[in-house]
Amino acid sequence: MQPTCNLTDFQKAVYDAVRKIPCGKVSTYGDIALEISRGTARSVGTALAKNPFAPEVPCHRVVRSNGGLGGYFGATQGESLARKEAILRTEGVEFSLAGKVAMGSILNSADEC
DNA sequence: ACCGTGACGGCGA
DNA sequence: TTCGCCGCCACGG
Repeated sequence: MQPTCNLTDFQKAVYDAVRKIPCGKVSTYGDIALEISRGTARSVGTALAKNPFAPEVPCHRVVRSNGGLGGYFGATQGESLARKEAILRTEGVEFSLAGKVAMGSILNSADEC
């Protein structure tokens, strides 16, 4: 019978992991993959790209391992990315350069939003 | 069942 | 430091 919506266990695992990300902190695609022990950054990115729970899952708290913003709403660049950066700043995440998240903000800021 | 694509990551030049 | 290439896993057609 219909086990989950139209999502696979992998997808749910990714969304669940992202949803666990505390406010004021960010995680990386590779870290999510390791967290769920399923797939790699590629698969995680593909999964989030289809994220049906945009506002439910803080996908904007997920950035690249090199500190890049990554993507937002299926876009790797554009206004969406600027929005992502703005949201992260609002969350309390520190930015080093334009489009670059401070490494200290990656699961280590311990801010309470 | 097979191939191509994709919000990535790490290494080499 | 910046640019480019290959490898990785999961999903849709």
